[in-house]
Amino acid sequence: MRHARLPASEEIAIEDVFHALSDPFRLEIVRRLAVEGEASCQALEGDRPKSSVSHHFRVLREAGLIRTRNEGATRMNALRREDIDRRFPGLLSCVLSARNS
Amino acid sequence: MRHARLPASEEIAIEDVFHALSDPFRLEIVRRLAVEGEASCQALEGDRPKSSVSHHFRVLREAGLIRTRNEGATRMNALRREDIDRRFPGLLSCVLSARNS
DNA sequence: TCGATAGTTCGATATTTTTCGAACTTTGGC
DNA sequence: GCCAAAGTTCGAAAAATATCGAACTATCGA
Repeated sequence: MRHARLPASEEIAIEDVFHALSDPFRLEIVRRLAVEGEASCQALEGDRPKSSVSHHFRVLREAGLIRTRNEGATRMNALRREDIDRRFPGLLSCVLSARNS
Repeated sequence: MRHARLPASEEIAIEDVFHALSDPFRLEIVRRLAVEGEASCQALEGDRPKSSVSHHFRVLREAGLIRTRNEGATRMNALRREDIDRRFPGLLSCVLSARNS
């Protein structure tokens, strides 16, 4: 398996973060990871085909928002809280507390 | 001139805001408006054709980030600071203090 | 009234994203 | 070794965005 490019904390670009969060499904993933701590891709997929789910996780990973670790045959995803907070203080807490309507 | 749809503060959707800010040119516009207070479209265009500039201002307007007021033949644009702060506390200050590298 | 200036709108093309099936990889269990 | 489970990758097609010229609108000044 080729290794996914994970930007270092200082390399996280705010445009990429914004783009990643502009999709409702990805935003939902981020919010759930914030609550659940870690989760497999499958645990968060909402009836979507796995290639689509994989695509969205990749966007989040490449933007620097999540980290993925292998646990046997499954991958556990987690928010990169400290990294994001260090790079963009306040952003995550704003995203997580923002409510619709 | 048809009236541009401006979402009310409570109607501002975070996905739309993120999408609007995911473009480097639009992000730059927001940052400059934060510093300059008000500016015409032309003052912020960077050699782009005016139809493109107009498009980007429209995306910002429809996302709820800026407000445009007519002043004679020109339009003055301003950040909707209070509205954004009320709707998503911390977001704007995070955007404005985030620096590249 | 005639320009000139500042934007907007329209339409067409180009670029980027999204979506999803099929084939492939990796790991664990039998 | 073989099979199932969990993802990834590839490729193609669909959808959304961006770009830009041309025509149009509104306002100010001479």
